[in-house]
Parts: sequence; structure tokens; C-alpha cells
Amino acid sequence: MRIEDEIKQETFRSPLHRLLVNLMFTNNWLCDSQMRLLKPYDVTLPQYNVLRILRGQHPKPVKINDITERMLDKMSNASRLVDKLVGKKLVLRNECPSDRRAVDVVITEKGLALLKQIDVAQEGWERQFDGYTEPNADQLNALIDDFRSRATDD
Amino acid sequence: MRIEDEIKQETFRSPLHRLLVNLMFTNNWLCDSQMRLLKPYDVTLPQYNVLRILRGQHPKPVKINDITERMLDKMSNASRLVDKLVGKKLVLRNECPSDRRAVDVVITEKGLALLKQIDVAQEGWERQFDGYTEPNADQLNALIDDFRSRATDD
DNA sequence: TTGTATTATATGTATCAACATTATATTCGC
DNA sequence: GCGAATATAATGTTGATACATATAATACAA
Repeated sequence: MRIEDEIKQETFRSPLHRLLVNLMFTNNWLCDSQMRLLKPYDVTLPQYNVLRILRGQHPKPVKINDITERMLDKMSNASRLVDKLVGKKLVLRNECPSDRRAVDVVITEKGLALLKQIDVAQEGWERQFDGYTEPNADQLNALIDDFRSRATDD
Repeated sequence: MRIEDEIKQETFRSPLHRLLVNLMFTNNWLCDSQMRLLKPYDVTLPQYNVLRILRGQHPKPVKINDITERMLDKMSNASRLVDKLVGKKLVLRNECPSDRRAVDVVITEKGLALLKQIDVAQEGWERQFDGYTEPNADQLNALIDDFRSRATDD
């Protein structure tokens, strides 16, 4: 469906403006879809992202700080997200022996098992893009990278 | 900067996966930038979006329901967003005469004046994309639309 | 070594989103 | 007209983010 119809707005000030709205709308659409996928597993999208970061390093522990750096939405909330995951026994939090300020976070077996379940659902979800070929994705990736690189500030 | 560097992850499972991350990252980048722009004016991005919807219909009133439909992030929170804007005297809320369930929301002169100020800042912000031509934007728009249209569910 | 700056994390506050529920008004079938 | 279904908005709860601040440990400089 066209963006114009999706948000009931018939015109945009400029192609750039339409592009900005299009990017935001598409992102929301993706996030909603992911959220619905995760709902049955009782983890939120940010929590899921933290779990995946931890799995990527497993069995090595990851510090709160490193989690923050790897998160898409930067922020300073990895601490509280880890709290929630500890509550669900999906991760363990240990004081780092070499630096008592730092906290080592490790995904538990329960966490790994949950991710394994979700992997299956994810594969199903991604299958909806089976008709979307790699060259398509590569081209769109390149154009998005190019767009971002045009911005002069930050 | 490449996505790989931005989130310190060197590889992706697939071009599709890289694309998903790229879309989310780019969206966050845009939202952050907009937030910083709005900060001096003491309105949040969702509040700003509501104000623009109201300006688009001014001087006609807009019902809470219509605001919800036009928001990018759907939800049911337009009511509370309008609350905040009423508190700042940027909008007025009146019971709709023809339907006592509904609420007519109108942007105030103060609200219009604020948007006018922000417009100037927005134009400055968009100028960072001056090197990004219309054909570029049109092409990227088309590819994003195409990507979204490949999804089979929803 | 001692004092200061820096780093790592936690916490408090305000805002927003998702979801469910409630309150009230309107509409529609009979 | 009357009662049930529907529509509109408000509200309560939980989870998340942005931002500021606090707390504690480490690093560093004199």
C-alpha cells in the first residue's frame, strides 16, 4: 500500500519529505510485526535484542557497557533491560572480578533455549520475503547507506 | 558510516537481515536528529506530529480518533498527547456539539506560532540533504515501497 | 600517594507506547 | 421506544526511552 494511503495524507512537501515518512512508517511496520512475533514468548523487542547480543558472545560474558554500544537504540537503559531478563532467569549478572565497577552478563541455558525457539519463528517470518532476492536487498541497502551518508551533521 | 561499524557487528546472516537492521538504524538516526531539533522548543516528536496534523486541518477541528488514524505509530494515546498540548496551551479541546462522545481538538495561535518557528529550523535541517537530489529520493522511495509490498502477511 | 578525572553502572523523573478496561454516548435491530 | 451492539475517549498498568544525577571503582597526574 502506498504511504499516502497508509497515513491518509495525499501529498508530501517533497520527495525528501515522503522519504522520511516512508522510512519511519516502514520501520514501525517492521517493529510491529516483530513485536507480534515475540509476544507469545514473553519477551519484548529490546529484550530480544539484548539476548541475541549475549548469544553472539556466549559463553563469554558481556558488560552492560558493551551491550549498550551494540544496541540499535543507544540509551543508557541496558541496565534495566538486563534486570528484566534476570527476573525471567534468561541471563545471569555477575560482578566482574577484574573491575568491580563492571557487570558481566551471560545468557543462561534457558535463555539459549528460548532463542532457539524464536529462531524457528523468525525463519518463518523471514520467509515472507522469499520473493525478495539478494540483489534487491543489496541495492536497497546501498541506497539507504548512501542516503545516510549525505547528512552533514552528527 | 557503515552499519557494521555503527553497531560493532561485523557480519549479518543475510542481505535481508542487514536490510532490516539498516532500516531500523536509519530510522533511529532520523528520530534522534529530529528530537534534538525539537528540544529547544519544548515539544516532543509525538507532540510535534500531533500539532502538524492539527495545522493541516486548521481552522477545522480534528477528533482524537482522526489524530490516531493519522499518526505513524498507531496506538491509543492521542488522548494523553493532547492532554500535554492543552497543558502547554498549544491546542484547545472542546466537546463536539454533534456527538457528545467525541472531542474536537484545535491548534491555538500559540501553537501555530510555535510551528512557524520550528518550520525555520526544519528547513535548516533538511538543507543537510541538499546534495540528495529528487531522483535519488524517488528511487529510494520506490525501492522501499517495493520492499514493503513483498511482505505477505498483515 | 593523594587528589582529581574518568569509567561503569544504577536510579529517579518525565514522556511515550501497547494493551486492557471502563465510562459514556450513539446507532441499529426489533 | 427499548435494549444490545458499537463508537469515542479516558484511564490504569507495564515496559521502554531520554535525560540527569548518584554511587562507586579505577586510572591518572602531580
